Amino acid sequence: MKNKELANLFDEWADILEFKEDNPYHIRAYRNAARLIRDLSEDIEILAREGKLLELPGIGQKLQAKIIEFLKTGKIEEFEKLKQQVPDTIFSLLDIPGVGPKTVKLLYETLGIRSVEDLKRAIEKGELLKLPGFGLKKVEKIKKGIELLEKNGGRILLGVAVFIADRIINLLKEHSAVERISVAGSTRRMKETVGDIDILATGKNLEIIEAFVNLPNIKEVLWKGTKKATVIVEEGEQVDLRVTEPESYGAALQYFTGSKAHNIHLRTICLKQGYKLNEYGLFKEEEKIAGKTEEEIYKALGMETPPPEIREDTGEIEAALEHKLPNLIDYKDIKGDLHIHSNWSDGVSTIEEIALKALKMGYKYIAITDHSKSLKVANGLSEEDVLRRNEEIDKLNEKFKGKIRILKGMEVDILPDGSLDYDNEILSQLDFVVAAIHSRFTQDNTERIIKAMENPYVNAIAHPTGRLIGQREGYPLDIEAIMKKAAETGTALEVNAYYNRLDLKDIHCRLAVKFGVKLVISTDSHHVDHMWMIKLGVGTARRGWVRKEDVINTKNLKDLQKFLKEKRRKFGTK
DNA sequence: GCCGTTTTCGGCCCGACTGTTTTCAGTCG
Repeated sequence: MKNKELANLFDEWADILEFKEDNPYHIRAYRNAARLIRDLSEDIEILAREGKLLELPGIGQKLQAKIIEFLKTGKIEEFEKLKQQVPDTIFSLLDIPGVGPKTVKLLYETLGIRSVEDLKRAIEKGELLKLPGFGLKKVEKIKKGIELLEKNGGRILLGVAVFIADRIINLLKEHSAVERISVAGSTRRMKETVGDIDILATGKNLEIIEAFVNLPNIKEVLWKGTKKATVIVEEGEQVDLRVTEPESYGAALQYFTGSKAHNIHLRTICLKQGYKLNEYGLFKEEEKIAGKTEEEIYKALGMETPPPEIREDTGEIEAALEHKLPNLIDYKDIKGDLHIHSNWSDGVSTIEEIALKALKMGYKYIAITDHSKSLKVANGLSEEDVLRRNEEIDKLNEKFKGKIRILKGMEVDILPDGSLDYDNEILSQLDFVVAAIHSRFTQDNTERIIKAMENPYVNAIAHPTGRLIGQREGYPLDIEAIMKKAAETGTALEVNAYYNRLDLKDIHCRLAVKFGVKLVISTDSHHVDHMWMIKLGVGTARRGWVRKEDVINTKNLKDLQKFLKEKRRKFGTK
């Protein structure tokens, strides 16, 4: 799948055009194409082969030709030439918050700055201050921007952002000055990484801001005004709080939730209908039509309200206009977590502690899925261990009877040849088997996973692509072949909700729905304190337009067991 | 470079904030 590579190329193309001060609408066309291709759930190569490129919104004759050239030759001649006109390290400067293309151009042409390192040296020498439009504050801002960039590459993992946002909101919610408060931005959309954390509130402005900057866990206050404050929390991440008038709260929430692409598209709809939309409300002429809630605004436009997680301009606006939005899986629909490690393998918590936590979360069942014997580093269980552990589960099930059901599960390694780490005799004594790859991350693992899915006892594939966000690309995989096999064999694919995995990711979830594949959303918890992450998995699934009926752990226990047995029956085993 | 219920040419979302200016440019979301 070359989607990502091509998307990056078009983004770089846009960067270069921006630097050259080319026509801004050309630049936008490349940016749009990059975003479109990056968010595509289908393989661009397949779309090209089927002649469907022109059907993509924003792809015309010229971009089509460029895409085809890239897919054929691995490069685009015009782009190669363009690249030579600009020093290639220069675009790393654009990643610095507060530095845009105009600044990059100025820095390069006056001081010959080509990289972040160059810029740091120039700041040290005080050279920036001599430039037109540069003062002490601006230089200081750029300096801070560089620090921020070097700390985290500019992106925060969703799990970290949600954790921080929840902590802040839960504290502020209790404050008497706060009327309403919500997370906004890409955190609300549950994007797998976010730039900074945005929180929106309404109530008594000054009191809210004062309460915010004085919260515990705040390391530094960067900015404090009457409508907005920016802080750095102890984790080192930046959090923005905005306070708005109650009559504009919905409009502001809509506006600051984005995505940018969704908002741009939405405003063109507004224009067509004779409205104007901004963060204060929806207006006809000068008259305000809506703004208190998001629903009010979308309703006035004749639309359903798209859930935040799908506001990416990938079809949700059209669907909302036609009142055909899918009924997405809800955070409350999950009835159990089917991938949890206990202290029998490499987990920290006991099975009983896990069951108690699950009860507290309102679950009806859980599966304890310890590692299998080959995974020695994770204290994988021998066959005898499995049986002894199962006895403990039996006892606990007696104890928790009528409250929660503990399923005997295992996360079984898929060996290099695609066979499983236990024979079927052991597997048949388990209620839930999730198979996983933990070795050979560089080879193409399609065949290995397909072979595992052909085993009648394998109910699900854990973290199917093997990626770790920001650390490791997934192994090469023919994802569509995996989807087809999963649908055919009745094997679920996992949406692993652990915060640095989110695997399957959003666009793969959407593909799974298309292929009729069943999903299972699980946390891969190694401690009871990880189990909250289920909401990251549900958010990821929602981003992939997943409905309740697509996910097996929304079923009640009986129906889940029926589903699990169905595969064994299909293959003629007990 | 794309696109079409006003258009195959001439549009293309919108406003705030900051820092540096004294009327505005650049960046951001």
